[in-house]
Amino acid sequence: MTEQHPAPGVRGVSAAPRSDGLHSTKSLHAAKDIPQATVSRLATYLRVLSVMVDEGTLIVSSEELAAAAGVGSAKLRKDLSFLGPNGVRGVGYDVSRLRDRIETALGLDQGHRVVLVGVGNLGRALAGYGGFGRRGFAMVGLFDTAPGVVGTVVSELEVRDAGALLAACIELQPTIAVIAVPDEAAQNVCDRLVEAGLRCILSFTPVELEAPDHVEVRRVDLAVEMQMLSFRSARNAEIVDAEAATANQSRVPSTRLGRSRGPRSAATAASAPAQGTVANTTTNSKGSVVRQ
Amino acid sequence: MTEQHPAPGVRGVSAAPRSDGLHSTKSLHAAKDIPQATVSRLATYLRVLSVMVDEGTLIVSSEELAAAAGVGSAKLRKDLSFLGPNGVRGVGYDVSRLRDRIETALGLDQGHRVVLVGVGNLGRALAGYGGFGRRGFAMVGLFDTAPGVVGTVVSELEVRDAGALLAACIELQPTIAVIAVPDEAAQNVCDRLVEAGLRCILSFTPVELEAPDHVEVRRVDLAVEMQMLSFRSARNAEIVDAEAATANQSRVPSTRLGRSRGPRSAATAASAPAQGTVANTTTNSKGSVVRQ
DNA sequence: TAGATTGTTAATCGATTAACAATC
DNA sequence: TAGATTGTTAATCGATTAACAATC
Repeated sequence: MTEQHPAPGVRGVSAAPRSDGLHSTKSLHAAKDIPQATVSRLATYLRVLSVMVDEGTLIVSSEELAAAAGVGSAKLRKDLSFLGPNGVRGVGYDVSRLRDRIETALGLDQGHRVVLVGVGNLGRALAGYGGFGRRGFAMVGLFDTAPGVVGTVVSELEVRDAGALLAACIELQPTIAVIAVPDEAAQNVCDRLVEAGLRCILSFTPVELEAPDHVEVRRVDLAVEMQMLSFRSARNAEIVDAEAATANQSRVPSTRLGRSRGPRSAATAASAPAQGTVANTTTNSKGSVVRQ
Repeated sequence: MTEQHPAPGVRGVSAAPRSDGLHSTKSLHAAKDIPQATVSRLATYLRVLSVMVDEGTLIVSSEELAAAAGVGSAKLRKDLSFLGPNGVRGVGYDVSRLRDRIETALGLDQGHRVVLVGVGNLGRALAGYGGFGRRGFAMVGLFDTAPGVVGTVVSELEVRDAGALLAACIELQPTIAVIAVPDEAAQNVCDRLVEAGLRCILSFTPVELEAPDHVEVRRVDLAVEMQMLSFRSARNAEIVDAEAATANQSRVPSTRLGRSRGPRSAATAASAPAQGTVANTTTNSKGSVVRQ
């Protein structure tokens, strides 16, 4: 790693030699005040940059990288500025260097060892999910309680008895645990993972898990994602409805069936396929291969 | 449904008879300005309320509901206020009524018909995920391209050929589509779903999908969730490190191994099990059954 | 030097929070 | 009426955005 700047200075214990007096308070752990929203986007930039590295791209401007990541360039530069100076003015960013920088900032450069508890449908999918391995997360242990599952091999790992979680964690030294058990069992599993010394837990159960402050629990609720989509679809249907009501007021008063059932029927009507609005969307499709 | 108030007035096309002059601009589609963050939390409240209905709870205060959902009561009341008045001052909220109210606001009261494209590991897990059905999402169609998969039965549905997507959508009338295909195929699948008239798409591929404005695409990137955990763990390790460096300055200068490899080794050290910090977490666990 | 692009500023926008008036 | 709790306000906090000075 060739260092252009004296020291990146965002991480590391010793006070960074920043020329300006900014961030002087709490200077010891500046990484703390990177906003969550920024961290999430950094992960996205990282993925895009990895693709660029593979393609052999050497330099990228904030404009290009932002476009590829689907954000504005101002936001991108602001996000990157939390990591200290990363680019060269008038030139752009060194792709591979910036990737490494973000990787380090996210704590990914050492890799992570992941244990997964709950080898049901979802657990199996997660265990076999290539996206993890590709991004530095190694599955090192699978656990379940069902006798029919314990002992079987899933994604090249033998499923262990969840009762042996604590002992296994001492052996496996995981840095992250994933919970994919039924709702009722989740809190108990969480407690035992905390006992075993885990500090990072990703839960796929909708229940809010209680854990000590020093343990970070993230929850992914797949149904919530769908419900947010549902809201947008209902909202859109309503707007379409409202516009139709005002714009076409003089023409056909109500072209839709089931209006008597109230505005709710709009949601169903809005999803009707293949008329008018659909036609001009096909022109929008651009080939069958993914392009950034 | 017994209506206490003359009309909820947040949805619906006709102007709502609000006594105050608020939201008078753009009054036609007030639902538009419910913040995303609020929508997401509404989904959480809905889940908690459903549990309460099942338990036979009739009335709940903002304080209680907020606690159960893991948010502050002020935030909860603010969130609910976007739906219009829902409670009774001095009393609280009618649990079942509030649940229905949120369900309607999220557009869930009519249910949703979901098609899923890509019946690999993840697709299978999603197809069999009970959390969807339990919350009003019905899987109505599974699609794949692999000859070995097409025709097989997964979660009580026969997998169809993805080539017949458009025709099938006319028949199935889905309101939501889920994409769980390999990255390279995602954009193509997305284009064809748009062609088929879908307006709500949930994608599990990390690639940013292009779609017309009237189509809502949500992306769930499982690796990003892990990466955010990773960041927090690295940050925590760093803080622990920094505190140790300042507090124990006069004592042992460096108690950890591998310090020569730079601050990054802190992440590994922080995950070491079972000493000091672990002891007081076991007292925190409260029985083995999930309790809200 | 001229051209280009970063890193940073300051203004805007939006979300959170605490406090309280309204009112059951 | 007195007690309780909602719905709303206004202040605070944080994130986004556009513009530009710094500088390669």
